[in-house]
Amino acid sequence: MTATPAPSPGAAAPGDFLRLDEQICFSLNAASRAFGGVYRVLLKDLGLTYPQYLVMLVLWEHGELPVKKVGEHLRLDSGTLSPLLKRLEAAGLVRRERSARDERSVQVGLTEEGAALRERALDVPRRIAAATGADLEEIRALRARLDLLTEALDRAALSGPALSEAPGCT
Amino acid sequence: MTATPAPSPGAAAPGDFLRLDEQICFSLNAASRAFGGVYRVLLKDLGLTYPQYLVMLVLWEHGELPVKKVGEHLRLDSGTLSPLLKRLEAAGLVRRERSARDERSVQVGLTEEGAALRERALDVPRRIAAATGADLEEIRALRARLDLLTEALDRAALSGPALSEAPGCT
DNA sequence: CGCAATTCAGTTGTGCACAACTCAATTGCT
DNA sequence: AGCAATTGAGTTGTGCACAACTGAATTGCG
Repeated sequence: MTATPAPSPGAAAPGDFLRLDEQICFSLNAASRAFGGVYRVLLKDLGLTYPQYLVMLVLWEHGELPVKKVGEHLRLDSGTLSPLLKRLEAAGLVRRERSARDERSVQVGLTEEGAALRERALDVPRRIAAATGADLEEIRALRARLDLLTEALDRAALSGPALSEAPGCT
Repeated sequence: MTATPAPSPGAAAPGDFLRLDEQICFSLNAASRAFGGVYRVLLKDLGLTYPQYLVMLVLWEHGELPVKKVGEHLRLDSGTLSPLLKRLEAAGLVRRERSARDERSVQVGLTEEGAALRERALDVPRRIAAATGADLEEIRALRARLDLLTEALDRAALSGPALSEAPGCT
């Protein structure tokens, strides 16, 4: 008995909790990575990674934006965006320049090439939808649930020093 | 007019597709990262990251396993697991040794300390469930949907050279 | 005005995900 | 037995996520 693999078959309840735990978080993670795989294939032609594609979506929709705003749309901070944007700039898809009005801020905009890339991305969503095998209504419902979940988790993380403390916060 | 931010307000349909695209994949991604944030807080005490926690869950449940099997449970390959397991070994939580039966295979097992850590992880699931603010039934339903989605995406990725080609594959 | 607090982008360091590869052990086929 | 194909773990290189930090610009308050 070097490391007691099965602690005790009688202790069903706590064991079940640790299995149940895999429920959402793991399924979510797996689904997210499965999407990543499909996007990787589809976006290879465009020379984009999935996070880069998200940035391009934001820019196609909103035009020129400060880095801060891009981050708000995507829930990403400058630690992630700065190098990512630098790569997009190196690829010739985006342009970055310090705002004249506020020298702290950097405006991110599309180059001609970046704007043109939109045309080639137009049928990505349809192909993704096809890969999911789900109809639009189901997708909508799932998305609504996930957004609620994210909101709840963010709230818990903020008021959440209590999270790592006593569970008695009714 | 350096890069035409808003292509044309009249072109509603294609624009909507590119926005709709954000639907699941982005929500999924955001939810996954939101979970990550909550887990990060909860697991800090245990000295584990979330992926490390997943590995420990597998080992707590199944005892000693070859690296391959751990990867199958978690959908991770050796490129991810090898360094992760090395860190868990350095932390004194797991043990790795070449199988005598098959010298290619490496058995991963718990140390005393790793097995003992289970006790301290027992209330992580409850705290996570509390942070989601969802009841168990809702969680179950969501998980089922996500697993179906993952399955569909994996299938698409496999038969999916067609994915990046003509959409006429009925 | 003058200075402390805040804001914004960027850097550094750690860890994960994944593709592409190496290398040894094993299996299967003849 | 002999050898090609496969399998399993590991390494390398790229890119993302995030914490912690730096440094410059701006804001706000007395």
